[in-house]
Amino acid sequence: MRFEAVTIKDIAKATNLSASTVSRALRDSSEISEETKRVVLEYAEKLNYNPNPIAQSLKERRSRTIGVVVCEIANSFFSQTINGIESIAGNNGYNVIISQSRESYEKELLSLKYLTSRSVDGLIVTISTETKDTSFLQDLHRKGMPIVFFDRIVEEINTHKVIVDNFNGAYQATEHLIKSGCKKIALISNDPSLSIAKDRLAGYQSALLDYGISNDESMVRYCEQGGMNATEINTAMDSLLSGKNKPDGIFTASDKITSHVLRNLHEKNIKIPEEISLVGFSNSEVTDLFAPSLTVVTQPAFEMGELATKLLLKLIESKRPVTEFETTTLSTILIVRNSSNL
Amino acid sequence: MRFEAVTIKDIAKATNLSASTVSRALRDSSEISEETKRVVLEYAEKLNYNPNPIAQSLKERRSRTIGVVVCEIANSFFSQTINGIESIAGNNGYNVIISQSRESYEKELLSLKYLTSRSVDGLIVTISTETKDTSFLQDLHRKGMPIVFFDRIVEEINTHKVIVDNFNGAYQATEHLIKSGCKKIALISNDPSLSIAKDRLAGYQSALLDYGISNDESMVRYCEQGGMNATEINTAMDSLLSGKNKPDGIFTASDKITSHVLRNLHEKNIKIPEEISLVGFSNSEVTDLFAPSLTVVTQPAFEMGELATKLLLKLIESKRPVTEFETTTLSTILIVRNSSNL
DNA sequence: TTTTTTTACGCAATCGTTGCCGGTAACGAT
DNA sequence: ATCGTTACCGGCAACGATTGCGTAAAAAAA
Repeated sequence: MRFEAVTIKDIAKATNLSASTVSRALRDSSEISEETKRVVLEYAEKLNYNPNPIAQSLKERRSRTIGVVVCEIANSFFSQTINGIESIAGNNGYNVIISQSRESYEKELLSLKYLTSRSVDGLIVTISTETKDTSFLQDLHRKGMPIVFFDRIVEEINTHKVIVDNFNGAYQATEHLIKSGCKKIALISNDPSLSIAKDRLAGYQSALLDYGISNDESMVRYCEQGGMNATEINTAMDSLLSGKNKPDGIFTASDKITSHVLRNLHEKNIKIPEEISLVGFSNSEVTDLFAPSLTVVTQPAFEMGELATKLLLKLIESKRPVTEFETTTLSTILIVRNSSNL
Repeated sequence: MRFEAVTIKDIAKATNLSASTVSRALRDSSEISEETKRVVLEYAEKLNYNPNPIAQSLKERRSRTIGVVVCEIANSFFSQTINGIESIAGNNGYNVIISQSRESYEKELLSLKYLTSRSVDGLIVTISTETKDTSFLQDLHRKGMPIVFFDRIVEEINTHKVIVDNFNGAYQATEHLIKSGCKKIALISNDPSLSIAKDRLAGYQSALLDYGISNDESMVRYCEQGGMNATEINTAMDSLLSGKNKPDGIFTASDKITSHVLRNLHEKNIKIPEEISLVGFSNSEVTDLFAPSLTVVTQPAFEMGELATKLLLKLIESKRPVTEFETTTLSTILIVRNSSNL
């Protein structure tokens, strides 16, 4: 079954005009008499005419569509970002196609190929945990595809980027744990190849240093799959808690990791924050309901989406190739609750 | 800046063949010699040729794109459904465009107009709380647009539908509250015009009836905005708890409502389940971490998305107009945790 | 050798829209 | 009467891919 739409030719036939005249009348060209415009618009209204965007895209060589590649829609941080992206895109007559990598390099590559073959005008991307090879993105960028990165950026590609101050976010979280009395603070993070993981590690280490706590490598765990499966995190937790240097505070560097760690602590019947304090990055809207309510580092996800889209549209609509790029850094917010407050 | 892609003409020029021959060679037509095919494919590979889907869409009068309208991506139930939709669509070479109504009729209408003007081949829709007038959808359906509804269906439109057994889900939840010892069970639900709200109300009432508990209208509250703002729910809770007939159990009929109600109970320092038991519909993946861990009614969201998409593709790819439609009903799952287990 | 068939390709039209060029009628200016 | 201007509109081509039809050359059949 097919859905047949009204075309410009239908109006042309109905009004005894040529297609070009109808087209111009609809676009309110000055070359068309008011009377003709009136007639055309009347018919267009009556037949419920809508210009075929596919034909327009072909003609104008642009699709008014932007592609978004995130790791997982079901993650609050990303869904909030997408809300921001859609709001700006929608206001500017742009369409959004969302794609998820589910933290797989292969799926990410497929998504990117799909989106570019669908003739998107530009891309907003955050890379997967698995992604080590960014040559495909580099190729796209070199060929002139407008790209804006957010969250997990690709350092070697010079384009607009939107991130939060991950260093400071991690610093504040760690500092808060220290000030709450923790002496042995563990970090559970994403794969260290990710930009955000590096920055958060650095912030964590810097806070320890500033407060005279020795930087013990054995207190750090990396989750290569970004916490997509619980096993990985449970293994990390087991090894962390079985050592002689059992932590009294844990800083988790992502949404998924945070909730898995909390679950693991529950299973082990470890009291929070009495035995172990917990602070984590999370944009979930229900962390205040957790047992105990979670101290979190939150990112302004919606704003990040808005900003990334504005930057992308600037790239897309620029007449000449852009060579000056900016990296915008927003602030994280530390919300102190009961998982850390002794 | 524009991203220039390789076209069939580029290959034609490079190989000294005509565009038609190249096209046929790429589609492995029997009218083309093996030798020519080899040469063409070689060039296509070398130039990294990808057919322009926009041109194909124009020619074939189909976009291989399906439109999805949900209330809110950030809602776990919907994001899980979308995952199901994308998985089936992707496997069949279809693209997915996601749109959110944010529970607003106006935004829903805009989304629908946008999607149809973007020439989607079909729609997967769950309507907003606000939607009373479905004439636009009815028009689309009458004109031959393939539509599949899920979750919040439109009864008066005869097409494929995918839902859960909301009656039974609500019945089981209410029954569970009764068996946990609750005598005065309140229901906080969405706008009663929604199909799901009606069914859940009926299930709730039926359970009360079966267990000889009187059906007190004053124990039911409807949230017209679907819990998009907390105020609405807090008002409902205030009025519910200030009455002389204070409930000892609450059944909440949606994700958003469930978490808002829990938050409200916390604010009021009401002990759960000692003072009030709580059971709610929710597909959040972290309700086990809540304080207390939540007893929930969960929907097989991913499967619903898969199923809806399969049905939609059947509609789209059917040669003749389809007149026989099915409504598939999946089962909900009751997960008993500490918010109800005395 | 002549006729027929087959092979392998090109031409042109098409999808819906729009930019460009060109044409015609009306009207005033010369 | 002739020319130039203006207002208004139509025809053609093009965006990229696909396809029916036509046809030259090669192969097969006569």
